[in-house]
Amino acid sequence: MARPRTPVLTAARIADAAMELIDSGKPFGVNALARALSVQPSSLYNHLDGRRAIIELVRGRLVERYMSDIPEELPWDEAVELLVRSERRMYTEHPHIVPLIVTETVTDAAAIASYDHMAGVLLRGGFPEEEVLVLIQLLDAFALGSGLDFAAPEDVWEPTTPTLHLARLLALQPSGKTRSDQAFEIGLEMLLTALRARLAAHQATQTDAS
Amino acid sequence: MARPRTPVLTAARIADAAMELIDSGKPFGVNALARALSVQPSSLYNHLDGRRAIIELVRGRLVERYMSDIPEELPWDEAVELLVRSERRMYTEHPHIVPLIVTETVTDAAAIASYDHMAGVLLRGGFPEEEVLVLIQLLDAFALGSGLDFAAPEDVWEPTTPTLHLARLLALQPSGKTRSDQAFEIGLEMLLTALRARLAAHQATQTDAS
DNA sequence: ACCTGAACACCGTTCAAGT
DNA sequence: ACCTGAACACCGTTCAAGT
Repeated sequence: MARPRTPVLTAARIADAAMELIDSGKPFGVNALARALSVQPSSLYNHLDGRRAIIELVRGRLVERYMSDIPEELPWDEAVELLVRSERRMYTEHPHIVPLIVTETVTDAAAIASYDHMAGVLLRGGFPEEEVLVLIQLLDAFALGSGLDFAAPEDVWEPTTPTLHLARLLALQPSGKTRSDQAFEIGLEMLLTALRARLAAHQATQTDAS
Repeated sequence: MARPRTPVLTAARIADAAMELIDSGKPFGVNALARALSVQPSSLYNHLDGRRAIIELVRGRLVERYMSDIPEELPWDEAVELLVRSERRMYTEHPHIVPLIVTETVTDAAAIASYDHMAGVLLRGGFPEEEVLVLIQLLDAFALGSGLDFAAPEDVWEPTTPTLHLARLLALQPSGKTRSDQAFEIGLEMLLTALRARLAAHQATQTDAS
């Protein structure tokens, strides 16, 4: 015991086990993760800087898997659509990651690169510099919210008192995942429409000024 | 000791202390809350059903404070704007509640009533029934995201590797809260534009069909 | 009815000790 | 360098005991 001749753990092995634990839906934690790896919690600290670092590592792995291989030469709006669809797919296929990352600062290199990519797309599209981060955040919040909804579509609202509309609308929905998919399509269409309209307005005022 | 002649706790007293603890920015928890009330953690269970119930109660208090007194007779788009602005103000003035409620199912009666109100507004505006919940969720996610951003505007992205655009765009932003305000205004304008366009499209196809 | 206090099964993190 | 094991200061929840 103590130090093994060949190391038991690596950051990669920890990340794999963390993703497995998260995807299983069981509560994620450093201790639970250590148990899954048949190791003491303290051992993990030789490879990673605690809970937040582990979550950030998992985020990075997912981003690499889902957000790479986006073609470079697309028109801006097609690129935006593809990026948002990829991000949403990432969350729907790994829904339990969502509550873990929404409150964490993004530091992982791959994740930063992905947002950087989106920034490039919007800048090349012609959006003003001051506005790009705002738009990224809007699109990101939409993808995240859509992922949360997909993860627990029945559990967003649970009326216990009589309602004028809400309970009826909830009952009227096609159940669960397919509703969430429809919601995503409607939201995405609206956001893309709004983006195109906004860009057109910018370009009109630019033309006026010249 | 044991049972006091006049009760020390009530749900209202617990809710007040919980809001104070949350607003202070210190980590929220049942034990920490009990300490603030000079009481044993187990005592709280005589009045409330644990951590989630406490959070839900605080949500309800905030919704009552910020989302009531919305005039009934406004045009749908003005009502939507007012509701989203009120919700966002709720989160900016109590930012530490946001991470606590994003992952909780909405059960509080006042909160449900507020979403029900929004449903009524959109239905009277002429949006189709199947779409109303989707739109509410989109607007809600926007208000929540905007609140999260306001709570920690510097901490959303923290690039540690070189970026093509992101680091520059971050540095270029007016700092903190005012940027978050601008972001909110842009996003709200885009969403309202998109809603109006969508409603117009619906009404056009309805006219076609008749 | 409403509080205490002990108990349980957890957390995340630090650090000395061991090889 | 990399693991164990003990320790610390926490969690949320249950339940018997007391008035």
